[in-house]
Amino acid sequence: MANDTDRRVQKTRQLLQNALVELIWEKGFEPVTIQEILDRANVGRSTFYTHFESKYELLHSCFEEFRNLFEQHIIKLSEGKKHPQDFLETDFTLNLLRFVERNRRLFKVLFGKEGSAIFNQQIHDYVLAYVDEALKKLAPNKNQPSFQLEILSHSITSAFIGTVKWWVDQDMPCTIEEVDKHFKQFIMYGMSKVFGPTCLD
Amino acid sequence: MANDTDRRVQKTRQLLQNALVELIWEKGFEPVTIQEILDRANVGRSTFYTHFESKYELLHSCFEEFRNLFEQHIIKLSEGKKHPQDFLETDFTLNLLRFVERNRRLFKVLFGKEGSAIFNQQIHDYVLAYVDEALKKLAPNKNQPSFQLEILSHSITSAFIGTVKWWVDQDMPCTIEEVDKHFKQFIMYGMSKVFGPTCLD
DNA sequence: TACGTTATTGAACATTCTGTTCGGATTTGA
DNA sequence: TCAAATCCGAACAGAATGTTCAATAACGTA
Repeated sequence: MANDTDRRVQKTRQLLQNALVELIWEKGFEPVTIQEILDRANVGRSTFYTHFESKYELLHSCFEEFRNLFEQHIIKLSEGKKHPQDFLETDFTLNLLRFVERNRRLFKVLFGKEGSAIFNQQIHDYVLAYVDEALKKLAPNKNQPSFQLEILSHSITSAFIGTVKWWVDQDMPCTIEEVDKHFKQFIMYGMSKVFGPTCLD
Repeated sequence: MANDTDRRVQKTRQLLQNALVELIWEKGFEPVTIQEILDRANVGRSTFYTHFESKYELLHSCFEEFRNLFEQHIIKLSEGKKHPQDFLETDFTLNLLRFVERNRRLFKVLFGKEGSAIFNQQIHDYVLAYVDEALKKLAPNKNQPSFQLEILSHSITSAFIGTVKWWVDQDMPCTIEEVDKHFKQFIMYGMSKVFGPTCLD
């Protein structure tokens, strides 16, 4: 009863998460069976069900873990810059790319065709939230119809994730900086159409 | 033995496909059970397994059906225009949007978070193939690094699908023409960077 | 209409995975 | 060393999968 949650509990959860990640790497998410996770992690059946309701919940807990890692990563990289201002000025894309590069194995699995739709949804929501916020700061004027802005944010988000997927899937055929540069080139015009030419270089 | 495949066979396959689509609509793909499909379609267990190996194969057969429908749709809409020349000149995006509008129910299900990753992959590949071909026609010059072109095609493809997803998910908050117009605006600059300013209006 | 071919049916079965329960073993901190 | 929390794993019921096979139904043809 030392900590909020016992260290033992944390360790067990870790074992299960790691086992799941390994198994997803080997055969994709859906085919993975709870029994396999148990065997791999050396964790008892009933223990699993005290912590998680299903393998889906276990997967979600991995995302949590992952999101925390990413945010720590971001904090570490951008310490000093307290208030990142918009999508283009900050290193959001670069940082995400660096994070993906570090965890390339996992991303390759989760992004791939055997990967889970849940993961894609999570990543999409996460990036979209960021893009949305960045665009809102850039667009105080409300001349455009609201859906124009929505099309823009969804296009940018999807284009970015699509690019990252391609990059991971092709085993990173170019540098992070090149991906970043070409992607930003690509989205510039769309932004200038909405925000005026001031955001073009 | 009248036709290549018996009419009975076709009918049975149809029944199963329709049942699956209904069930996906009601609860998403993964939770659907083969027994449910059987009950819904009034088809015997062994009959199912003579036609399909699993529910995944049945799903794939639906895509086939779907692809054919779409291609007939395209042909019908663009008859007369024999050789569509590039992504912007043809009505590819408009036609796809019209097709999605007609089949909005199904698309909403298959695109959604309960939708199948397989479907997303299929659509992505299909659109990517089109975009790739269109871009190659536009880019006979090889000055750019090849990955620049790849980033462009993947960005355009993902952005388009992302936009369509948003549009379907929001129950089509604007017209097809508006989606088309704003999306094309968005991708213009990226294309001009690669192909020169000639493709800007 | 009757016949032979082909497709479908559904019951029965072995197998696998799921999710729950519970008594006993193990770890932890005090 | 003790008590509380945690974990273990066997045992179980239930559900879904995938196969087999003998009986039935549908179809085209003569």
